[in-house]
Amino acid sequence: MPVLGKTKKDVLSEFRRSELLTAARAIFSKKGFHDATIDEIAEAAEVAKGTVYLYYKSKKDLYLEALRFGIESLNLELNLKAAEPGPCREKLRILTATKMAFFEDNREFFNIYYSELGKLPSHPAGLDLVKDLYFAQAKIFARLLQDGIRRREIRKMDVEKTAFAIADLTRDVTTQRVLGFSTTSMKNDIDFVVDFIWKGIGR
Amino acid sequence: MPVLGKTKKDVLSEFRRSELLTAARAIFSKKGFHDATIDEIAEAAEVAKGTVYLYYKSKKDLYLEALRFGIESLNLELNLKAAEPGPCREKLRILTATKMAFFEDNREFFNIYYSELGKLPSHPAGLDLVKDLYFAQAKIFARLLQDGIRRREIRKMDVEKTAFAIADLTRDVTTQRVLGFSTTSMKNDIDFVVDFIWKGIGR
Amino acid sequence: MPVLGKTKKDVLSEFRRSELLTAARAIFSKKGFHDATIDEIAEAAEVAKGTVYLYYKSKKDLYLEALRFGIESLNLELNLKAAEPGPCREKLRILTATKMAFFEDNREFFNIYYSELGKLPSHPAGLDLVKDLYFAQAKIFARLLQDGIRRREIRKMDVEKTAFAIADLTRDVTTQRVLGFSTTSMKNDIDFVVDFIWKGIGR
Amino acid sequence: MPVLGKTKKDVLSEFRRSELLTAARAIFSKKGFHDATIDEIAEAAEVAKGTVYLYYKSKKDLYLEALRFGIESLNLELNLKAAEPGPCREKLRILTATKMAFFEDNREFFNIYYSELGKLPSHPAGLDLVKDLYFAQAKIFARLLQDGIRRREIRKMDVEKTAFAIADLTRDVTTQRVLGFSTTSMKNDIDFVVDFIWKGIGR
DNA sequence: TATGAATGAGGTTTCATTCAT
DNA sequence: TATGAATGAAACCTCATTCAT
Repeated sequence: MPVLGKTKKDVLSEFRRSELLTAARAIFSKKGFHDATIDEIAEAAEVAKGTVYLYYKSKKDLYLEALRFGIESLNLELNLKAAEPGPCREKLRILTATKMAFFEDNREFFNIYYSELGKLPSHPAGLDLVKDLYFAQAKIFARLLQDGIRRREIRKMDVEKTAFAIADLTRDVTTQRVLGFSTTSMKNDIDFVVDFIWKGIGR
Repeated sequence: MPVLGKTKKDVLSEFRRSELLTAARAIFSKKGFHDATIDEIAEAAEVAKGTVYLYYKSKKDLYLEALRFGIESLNLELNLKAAEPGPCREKLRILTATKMAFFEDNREFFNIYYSELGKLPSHPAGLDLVKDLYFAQAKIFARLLQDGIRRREIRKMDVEKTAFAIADLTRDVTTQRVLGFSTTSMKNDIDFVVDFIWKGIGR
Repeated sequence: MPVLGKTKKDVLSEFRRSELLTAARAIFSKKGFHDATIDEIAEAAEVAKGTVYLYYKSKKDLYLEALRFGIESLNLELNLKAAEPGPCREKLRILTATKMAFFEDNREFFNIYYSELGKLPSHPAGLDLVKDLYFAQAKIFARLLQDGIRRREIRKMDVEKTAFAIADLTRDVTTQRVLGFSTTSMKNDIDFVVDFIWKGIGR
Repeated sequence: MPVLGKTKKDVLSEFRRSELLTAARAIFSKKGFHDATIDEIAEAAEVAKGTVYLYYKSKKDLYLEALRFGIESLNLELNLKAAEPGPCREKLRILTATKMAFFEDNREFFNIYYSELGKLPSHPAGLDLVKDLYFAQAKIFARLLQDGIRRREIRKMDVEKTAFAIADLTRDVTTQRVLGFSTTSMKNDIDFVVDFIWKGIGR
């Protein structure tokens, strides 16, 4: 009866996990880790409280899973785009656009993501997950820069530091959008960031 | 008895408030809002738990006060430096250096500060405080940019957006320092940021 | 289809019940009633959790059944030995040896058995089962004593009280064995108990 | 203001601990460790739930403390009696009477005490407390026996094993009393036990 | 003003039991 | 009959806040 390696059970299980992840992301993003309750998440996922624990072994586990899922989705998309050929400035623009579009589509996730990054410096061991994925993302930008330098499209610089800076700049613009501060179109915002990164502010 | 507008009582009261704020900042930044306990803070401030409530009406109140106190100190310093004359690039350098030095001296505060900024987009009403102070800081940079453009040291650009971008870039480098990722001197890091802001990455 | 009064179904059913009882005894005696979980027991019996409830209507039911099964086995053995002829002291020795051997072979059961007896005084209604079986065992010893008195091998005494005392003395020695306190052979321990019962401590 | 080394606070604190211990003993003895709830105990002690945790760091802690307190009281009494001079049989009688009277006065404690001893063989590490106090009690009897042997009032025998046996025999009679099985006077029961211990059952 | 004992609401987690397949 | 996913009640413990001293 199992076809294509997936039984009906597998499908249901996957469905539940996905429902839970979605619910968790929504609640966590609205309330933060501590103020979110398992009860709420269960209700949002339309299951009983105990069911949550059939799929995730603790509240923290669920949280980290939601986080990981989001970051990995993002990094995956970025990696795909980064692999395509093209001039450096264009690829930078594409990556930035991808990241911003991702947050536009997953606005709730944006909250969790950057909130967690903000806590990174003070985090107890065990949350290396965030660190790892953050670094993974920086590496994507780092490779782009390396490439650009080799092709002499980009000036020589500290690739690592710059990569982090670029990765983070997305947050600023997105934050402004989320806060309703930036009223222009997204294209405008992207143009601004890429311009800023490329030319700096000097004359 | 009241001399110079300050009675002995006022002095003691101010002393207590300051002790509490210092203790609160230390504990909050080490553990985060939720995992910090009033007990710990009281102990660190060397008063009894009940005393805390004579000066701050709730845990959240104490937290926000500690946050405000820190941001205002920083903004005050930045405003002082920004008021001095000098070429634009030099002033940018000075402001960046000031901010980084401030976080170097108040590393604990760095954690609270950026963690709170990270949560900004999702915050419930009532935390406009953070928003306000964040904007106040951006304004400092914005004025600098405005000035530079008028004096034709800086190219034309969206002043507001750029101000936020610059304000945030400090975080990246500081984060890398705190995470032990950046091993170079602070001067080096400052040079990097200012260079990045000024010249961008293009050739 | 039913042959000899037992259908295939009956056989399977009996087999399941016995498997479950064995598993239950093992788990309950290792962890006690509360810390044992139906999940564990089901796993040990190699059936699914739901199956347990096809044979026993609740955890407590399963527990009591396991207990009853054990005590009845013991009492049955004791009754068999008690029925054989022989001098009183010799029979006392045999019964003691039988009981100790039984616990040596079912060390797990020893834990449940005496733990339950220990709780006897405070037990809520419904656990008369234990009481009944405990009394049944005392009666075996009581008959032995009665007999001994009639045959003038034993002095006159309160038969009932003595029966309980003798029944319980097995626990002491077994406990010492289980705790690794008694290092001598089992024969030695049996000799000790019988001697103690027979002669007392006086000169 | 502190007089005799005890402040008003100390007195209150001691009072609370004692109230809690009494309540705990009552509830634990009625329901056993697992089925007793902190809520009930708090209610019985007429304090709020949280208050319990000001004095005992966990449910288990409270339980063990109640247990320890009881056993130590008993052992203390036994030691006092054991120290007095007198013929061996008489002292044995006194010790037995003391123990039975103690349980008659603290019937609730009897339940906890023997229930815990019953679980001894299977207990996880950490409950050495019970073991230790149990051994301490056996030692009291062991000394008595040793003494009796030296004074030739008692026949030679394995002192250790006998001590445990004697210590446990109290349980049997008390259990019968508690179960309403023994209807005679306590003096009668004591006579029985001492007689049994001294003379055994043989002629 | 200062204290710290007392309070009790609230949340995570476990697990016996049910029930649709 | 057998399964095991789903349920939801129940309990421990924490800790912000209050209040009598």
